[in-house]
Amino acid sequence: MATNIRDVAKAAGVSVATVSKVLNGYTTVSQKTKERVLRIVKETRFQPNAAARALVGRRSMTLGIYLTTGLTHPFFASILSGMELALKAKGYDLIYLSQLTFNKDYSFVRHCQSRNVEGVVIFGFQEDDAYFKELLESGLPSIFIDMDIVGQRAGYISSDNVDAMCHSISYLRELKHRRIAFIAGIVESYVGRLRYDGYKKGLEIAGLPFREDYVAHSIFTRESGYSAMNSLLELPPAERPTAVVCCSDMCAIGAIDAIRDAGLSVPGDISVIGFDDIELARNVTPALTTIRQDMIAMGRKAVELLDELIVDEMFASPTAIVPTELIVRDTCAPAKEE
Amino acid sequence: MATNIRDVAKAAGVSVATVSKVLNGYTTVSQKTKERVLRIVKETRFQPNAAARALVGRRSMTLGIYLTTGLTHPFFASILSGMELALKAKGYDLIYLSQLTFNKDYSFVRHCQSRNVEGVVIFGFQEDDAYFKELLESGLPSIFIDMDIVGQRAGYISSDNVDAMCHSISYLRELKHRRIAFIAGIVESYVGRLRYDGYKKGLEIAGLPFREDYVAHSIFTRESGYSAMNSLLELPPAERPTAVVCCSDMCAIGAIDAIRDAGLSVPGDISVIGFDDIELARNVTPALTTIRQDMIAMGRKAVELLDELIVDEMFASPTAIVPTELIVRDTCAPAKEE
DNA sequence: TTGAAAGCGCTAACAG
DNA sequence: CTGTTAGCGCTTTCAA
Repeated sequence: MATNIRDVAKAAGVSVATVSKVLNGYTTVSQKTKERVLRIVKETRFQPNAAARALVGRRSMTLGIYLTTGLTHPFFASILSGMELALKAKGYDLIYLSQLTFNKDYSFVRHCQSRNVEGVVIFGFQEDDAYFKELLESGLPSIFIDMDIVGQRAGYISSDNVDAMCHSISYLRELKHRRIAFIAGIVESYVGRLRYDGYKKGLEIAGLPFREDYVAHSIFTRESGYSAMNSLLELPPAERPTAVVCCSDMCAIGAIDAIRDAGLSVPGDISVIGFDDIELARNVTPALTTIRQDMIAMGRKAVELLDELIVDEMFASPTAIVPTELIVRDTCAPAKEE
Repeated sequence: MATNIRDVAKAAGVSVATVSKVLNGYTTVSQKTKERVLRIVKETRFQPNAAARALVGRRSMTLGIYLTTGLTHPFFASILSGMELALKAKGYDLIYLSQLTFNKDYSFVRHCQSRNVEGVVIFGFQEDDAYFKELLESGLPSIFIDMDIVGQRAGYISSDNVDAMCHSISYLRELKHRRIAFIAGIVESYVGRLRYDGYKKGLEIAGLPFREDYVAHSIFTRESGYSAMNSLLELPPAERPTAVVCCSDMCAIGAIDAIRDAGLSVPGDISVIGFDDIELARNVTPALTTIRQDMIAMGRKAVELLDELIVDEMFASPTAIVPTELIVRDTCAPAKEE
């Protein structure tokens, strides 16, 4: 491997400028020299030094990913898989911006500037507004996933949460359910709010009345789903919901625990629908009917939008809404006759 | 934010060399100038350009992670969490080396050279020897996780697989089990082989005979665990194992499916122990008794060893074996009287 | 169509 | 103890 562009130039009998031009696709090089240079490059397996390229002021071809949720979020791997595809297509490298590294004095925004990171994708709950304010003001191109933050150089991507909820409810409606409850997530969060909105809209479309006492609150977790379901089960039997849609799979699994502990069965007595389609959903018994979010598409799209933002100064505030899919498994059954 | 070291030098009324010395902790700077420079650095929130630093030939402070397993491996997040800790402590950044990006003509080794990556951690099954050969020859410091590859500038980390198996068996022995079967993983793989060895050693320590017909083979997956267990269940009832240790949690879950489908119960009729302690293990019913691998420790240790390898030219072929822990949940019960 | 040379921001000799 | 200066490897005017 040639150590640098000078070695290649020497071997090809041209100047470094010419080699550089060939490498960067300039058309002001004769076909003959171009071929000669390319041959040497191939032979010597020369690869330009990325630091030098970045230094000289052009592209660093580096994107960052920053998680506010911690690494254990079940979607991290899928998002990354999706990003991988677009990263490869566009020729970017990905640097992991660890939450641990940053604080008030040294934000990830500054780190990105120092490392010449060209753009970042942010995923998670909105937890530290100070960072985001700085980020938006910095002009560093950024794409948020599941947070509706926009700015001159920032946009976001999210699943179609409202449509997904409508879909769940219309499916239950087809199964003749009329008493459909909802276990909401943190309503202050972006997805929590949208899923709640979607529940109401879904009921409306299905021609079902909205009942305050059919909404229980959770924080997306299994335990909170369990308690939420228990509060729903306190309704008089005749009023009891025959189906429950949940803000998350973990929450749905907790709800199923509660239903069972109350001596009822899923889906015999109560049908349950989750949200997310995490790995656990297809591995529990009965396998969970749920909404699948296309995190691969979201990751890919995030990088694509980021690239546009970076390449095109005029491209502002992009957003994308990714469709979801209802995955029918074993936790829903037709409602018993009323 | 000062754009470069010259601005800082100007503001502090010193030369760029002095600023550089302060920034790099040289002691040949008077206390007074040092303080002045530091004050300006703080005020202007100056951060040295990483590309320039890398270019000038010293450290790039970048490590890479390369997975041969794909992103969906359940340990990826934990390994990364562990790495995060050490990354922060040592001041490295992490770049994700996507399998997709590389091929015969352009290996991740070359990419690392071009990006000035100082070292890599490799995780997964040994699948592409060509890469590893090139890697070893390149002299790029590398640490493998769960693959016993060593070289002048390469070492590895793994759980204490043998000890873990001994632990499982001794636990079952305490529960009075004498007919303990094993569902092996891919025996050609590093962990597959070691766990098999551990099973034999565990039996020996427990004073139990090794029986060929108590070993079934799988490929670590749920489906293969299911078939493996079925073959074990074909033994005549009096000979049937009362306990099964498995090469992985997924495999154990498959085995439990098979036991149930045969009309038997876990742990009533047959006790089951997994390996890994993936998230699913505590979420299935009954919750799985299993061996927990400390992937956080492995990730952290990987970066620490890598750092030593990078910093100390003489530090060769490091290895580390990380202890495991038996997590007792609900899939083991005392053996029925014989 | 090609090459010489300046310079990106930094570090490390070396001189003072 | 401090400053001058020569590069690191590359891209990009600009001149030939």
